[in-house]
Amino acid sequence: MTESKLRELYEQNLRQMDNLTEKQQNILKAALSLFAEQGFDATSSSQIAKRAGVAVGSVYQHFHNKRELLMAVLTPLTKSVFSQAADQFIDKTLDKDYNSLEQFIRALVADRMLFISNNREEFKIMLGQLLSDNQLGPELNHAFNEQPKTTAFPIIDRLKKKKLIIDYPNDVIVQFVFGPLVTFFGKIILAIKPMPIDQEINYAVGLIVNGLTPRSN
Amino acid sequence: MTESKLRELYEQNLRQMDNLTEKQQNILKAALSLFAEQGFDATSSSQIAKRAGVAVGSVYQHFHNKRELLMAVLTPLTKSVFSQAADQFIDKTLDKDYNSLEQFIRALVADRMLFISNNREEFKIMLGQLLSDNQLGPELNHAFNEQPKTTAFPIIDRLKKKKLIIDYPNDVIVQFVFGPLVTFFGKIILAIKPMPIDQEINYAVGLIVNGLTPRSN
Amino acid sequence: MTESKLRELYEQNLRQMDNLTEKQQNILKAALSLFAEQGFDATSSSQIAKRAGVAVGSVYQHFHNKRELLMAVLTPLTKSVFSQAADQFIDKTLDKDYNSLEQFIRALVADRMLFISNNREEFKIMLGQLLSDNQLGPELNHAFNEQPKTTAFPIIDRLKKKKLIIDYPNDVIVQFVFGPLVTFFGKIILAIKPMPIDQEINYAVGLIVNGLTPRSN
Amino acid sequence: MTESKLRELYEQNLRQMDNLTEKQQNILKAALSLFAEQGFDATSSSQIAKRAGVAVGSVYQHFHNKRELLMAVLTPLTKSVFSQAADQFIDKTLDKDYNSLEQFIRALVADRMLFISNNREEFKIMLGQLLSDNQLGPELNHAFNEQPKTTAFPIIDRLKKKKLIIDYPNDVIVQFVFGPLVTFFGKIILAIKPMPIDQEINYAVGLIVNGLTPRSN
DNA sequence: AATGAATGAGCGTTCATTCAT
DNA sequence: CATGAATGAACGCTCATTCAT
Repeated sequence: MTESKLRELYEQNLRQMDNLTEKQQNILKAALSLFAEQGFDATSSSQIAKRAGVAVGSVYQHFHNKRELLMAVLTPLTKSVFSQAADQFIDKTLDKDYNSLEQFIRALVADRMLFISNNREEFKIMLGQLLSDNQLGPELNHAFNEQPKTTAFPIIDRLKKKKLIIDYPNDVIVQFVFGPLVTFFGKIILAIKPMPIDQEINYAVGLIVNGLTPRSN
Repeated sequence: MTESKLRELYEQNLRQMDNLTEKQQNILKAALSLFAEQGFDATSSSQIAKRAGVAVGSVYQHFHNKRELLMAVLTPLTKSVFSQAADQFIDKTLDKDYNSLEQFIRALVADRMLFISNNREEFKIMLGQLLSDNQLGPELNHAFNEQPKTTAFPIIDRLKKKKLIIDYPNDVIVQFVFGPLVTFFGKIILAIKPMPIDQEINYAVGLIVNGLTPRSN
Repeated sequence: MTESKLRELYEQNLRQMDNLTEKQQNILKAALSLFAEQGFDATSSSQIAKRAGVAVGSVYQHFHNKRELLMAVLTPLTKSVFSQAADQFIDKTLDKDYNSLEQFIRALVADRMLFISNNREEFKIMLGQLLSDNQLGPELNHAFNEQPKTTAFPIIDRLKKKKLIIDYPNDVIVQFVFGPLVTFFGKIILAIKPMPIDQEINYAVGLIVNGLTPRSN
Repeated sequence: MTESKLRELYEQNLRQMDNLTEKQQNILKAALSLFAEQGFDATSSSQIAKRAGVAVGSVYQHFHNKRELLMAVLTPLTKSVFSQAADQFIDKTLDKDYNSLEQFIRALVADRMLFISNNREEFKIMLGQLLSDNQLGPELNHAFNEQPKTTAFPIIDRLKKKKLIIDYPNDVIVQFVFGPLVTFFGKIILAIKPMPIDQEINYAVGLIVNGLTPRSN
């Protein structure tokens, strides 16, 4: 699946979203929960139909095959990760003139950790696809590479000028900040009961900030 | 699948390993690569047979069903993760009387990052199963919880006594150290070209150590 | 398979019978003839599909596995043998006040011999299953033991009181009457051309009646 | 399979029987019991090998395929039924100058009922084959038709001359005598516990004799 | 003679997808 | 639009049979 295809799909899906009948919405919900519970491959069309309370044929009325249904399920997520979220984030953080590293990290970590927590099912599905779909990886790769350049990098650069952040390459810093987030998600996958999310955030922020703060000597 | 079952499987597989004919070895290799490329469910028996250069029936001669084959593929990994690795690690680190935090972190990060790098295919497969097999999670969970208590926790405690490490809960510290390792694995999954592994290690160690080192004031 | 399961199956099949599409009816017919010709195990799903003129998948649309199809095929028989037949028989014979042994035997033999003749294919299938399915035997055993007690035994008792029948145990008498019926079925299995059925009945009735009639001295 | 083929097989098997190693004998025994328990189709070569305590390949050393093994198992039976038994019977009964019907019937029924009881496993297997193998029926049919003509018919004719037996066609009489025998075998198949064999014989003989004895008036 | 790994056709069954109603 | 019976390719797996050792 090329990027253009994804965008096409996304946009056609977006258009559909508005027209979606109640039955279609139910199909989407049923698919989401089943894909998350059992994986995409292990979920059959008839299972989706049953949980949605419709006939099998109805599943194929709007979503012309199972893969298209998967994309429709994933679309709001990719949208959130790569555009909406970014935009929101720029509004929230770039506009404010962050003077302290902690303010910046806390805002970012809190935002993303809640995002992960709220969209855990979609993330699980997406990760599952990532592992088996060899074309999905490079595409997200691109997004992961490009997005921070326009959002996080400028902030980091400003913090660097003020000597408020350690002088490591920007991508290394971003990657480091992502560590606790990814670990948090890992706990969800492993069904490890996380601490209350506030605590998770506090500990993560404390350690990241300490890690990124330059030593005086 | 209970833990005892897993151990049974592992031991019977180990016994088989020795008796394995060349064709059976090929089947194991073929299964490993195909599971990693496409996922377990998406890989058919006939595909495995074809890549191994054998007949379908031969796949089932020693591995009585596909799941047993999966276990045979994953066995060396689980072994390494949960026993061998732990044992080695205790030898390597506990015996030496680590005086500096960096020595400890570097030893651990280098060891585990190489381990991840060397077993990336098996890890991808295991993660894939984790997402769809609801019984695998809790089992590994247990291992993840218990193992550090006997290996890493004593070292952390000693470092705490010497004020060489920040006074956070032990499990939070362990989780934080795992962050860059998990992120590193994430890059592999996303097919993001990592830096040379030495650099990955150096940056990770630098940031983790800085994050865990107490501030004087 | 417990009796309740059989009854469940029977009732759910009965419900299906009405809903059965023409293709499904063809599947039932094809299965019946193939099971009778070749036995249950030796008949493949694809063979059934081919003879029914449908796709393999259609065989499994209503009958969820081959065994359920077998039961659907046998159901009309078990129904007739163990309920309908019994009921009819009670109506036909118990109500009439049989005064002569011959009347009773002739009614019974004629009825059952026609029944065997009309359902020879189903009987062959059932016998085949009886030989390989160790759970079917005891179940029918029960039915064979219980049914006569409520239908034939009272009549025999009355005939005994009137000294119209030999004073042997009731079950021995029933078993003796069944002899020619079973032999008749044996001829069908061996593809031995039977005589015209009227003759078969006349001879059997003559010999059975003579066998059961008490000698004066 | 033509009759000549059966005879060929039988004779070649007979020759083999003498050369049979202990392992081969075990294979024969294992096959017999398994075929009787589960049916021919449901019994796999490896199952036979396991029960016989040999390797799969050994099963095919003497018996070149499963069907040949079946024949080897069935041969002693067909032999007994159609030649040995007949010969023995002629010796036992024809030579004696039966004056009473009961003597004749008792000898015959006792002999055959014990024969059935002793060879119940082989009979079950043979019946199973009879139901699925459309070529076996006519062959046995022939044997069933021809054998009595040379053994039982002359005796019956002599009894008729002495007015000791009812004047029904010979084949009807034979068929009637077989009734209780077949019913007895039916009980074995249905796993219905029979009475002590002496009782079974006594009741059967009593009823058959009564059935075949002419009434004075 | 005995072994058991290897073979591949064939089995029962599933399921994404289509289409007449 | 919705339905669900029909389709047939594909799957996991079995097993009679072969053959190198």
